[in-house]
Amino acid sequence: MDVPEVVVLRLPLYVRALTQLQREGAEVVSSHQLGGRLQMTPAQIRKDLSYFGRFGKQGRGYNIEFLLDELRDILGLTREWRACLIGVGRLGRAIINYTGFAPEGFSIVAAFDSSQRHIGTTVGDLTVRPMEDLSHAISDQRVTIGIVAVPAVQAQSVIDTLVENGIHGILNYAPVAPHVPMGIVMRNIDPVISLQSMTFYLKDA
Amino acid sequence: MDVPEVVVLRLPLYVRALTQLQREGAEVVSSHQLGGRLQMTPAQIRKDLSYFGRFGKQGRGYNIEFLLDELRDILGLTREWRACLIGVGRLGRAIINYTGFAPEGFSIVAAFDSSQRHIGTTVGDLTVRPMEDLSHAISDQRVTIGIVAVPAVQAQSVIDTLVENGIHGILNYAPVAPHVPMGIVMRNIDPVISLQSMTFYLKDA
DNA sequence: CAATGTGAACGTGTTCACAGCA
DNA sequence: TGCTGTGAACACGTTCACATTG
Repeated sequence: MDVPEVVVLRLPLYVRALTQLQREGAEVVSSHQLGGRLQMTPAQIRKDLSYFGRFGKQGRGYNIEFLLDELRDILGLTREWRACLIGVGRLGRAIINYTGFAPEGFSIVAAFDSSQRHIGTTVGDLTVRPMEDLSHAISDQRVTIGIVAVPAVQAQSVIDTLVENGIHGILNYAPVAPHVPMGIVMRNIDPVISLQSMTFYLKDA
Repeated sequence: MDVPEVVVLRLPLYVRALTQLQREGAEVVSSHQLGGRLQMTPAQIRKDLSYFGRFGKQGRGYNIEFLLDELRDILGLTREWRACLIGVGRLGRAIINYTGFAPEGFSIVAAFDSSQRHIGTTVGDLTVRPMEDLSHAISDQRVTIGIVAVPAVQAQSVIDTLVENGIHGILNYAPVAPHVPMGIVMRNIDPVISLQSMTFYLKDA
């Protein structure tokens, strides 16, 4: 069973929309209604879901609670995910203080920096540790995700270090397109790149 | 001449890689070399560029300075882009203080919030203004991009307001999939969604 | 001779349309 | 009757392969 990557990228959007519908008190939703919310075609939603199973009932639609449970299970969202953060400059501190991760089951359990200026300081409720501690922290605290918030020049070497220490998932905020071995899952958060592709469409409007 | 959107999304990556090559002193690059940097096939790079013109020389490759100028022009990066920010909570303040925008020609020239608690306070070098000022600020300060950093529940209505006031490009940090009319260019920055699609691949590794 | 530019071939993702079921 | 699930048709994006050119 091989699922297209684009489909996986859309599943979290379904989770979010279904969660909202649930909060609004809905119990059942059709692919047409869900498509309306997400500006997608009903066929695409049905096809996406069909890669994983048959979750709906003909004539009725999808039971929201059931579908949510299934999708959370498929995405691996039923467990807690522990991440470490590298780089506690302005950006890194903002990430630690971001309140959006915890409610979704993502927690930052360790923070690292290479600069003596930051090591030993407190950010949020974390004490910043030296890079040398990374290896032990990853195994001791069962960290599985690395969040990279260092300057562009350091990003590749930090990512190499994470990978050497067994990290398979990397959320990269540095403005670079890093090189990683196959099997490592990387997501880039890069507002400048987003803006630079936006201006193409704005430039003569 | 119709350019696929995926191609436009890749152009900023070319700009960034070429800029780095230039800093390293290179003057010419082949599609093969550039592909190595970006983990892309040479054919894709050549095809992408061919949508916009013939920038290379057979047997030599691409002149970096020339190609950079062309790409910057294509993307509309030769001018300054002025943005306004809505929402000066923790996230909004971090965005205003982010130093990555200015060097790329994006400046935040006005900040708004609906809460009396924030209005009149200073963030970076901006004084936070009430939402009522939005309309005038957009025309007076020639703002063309809106950056949304409000809580999820307010995001749709803020975006509606931006669109009503002539904004065509929106960088949305709120964790929602907003509904916008055709012709509005939206980019979502959403680390939670990124993590939630990552865990699919991590969950049994 | 090396590397571009590009139609043609291929593969992947989306949409259609309808059989099947509640 | 209403809506799902899904093969088949289609559209879109990527890769190939080679003619072309400095």
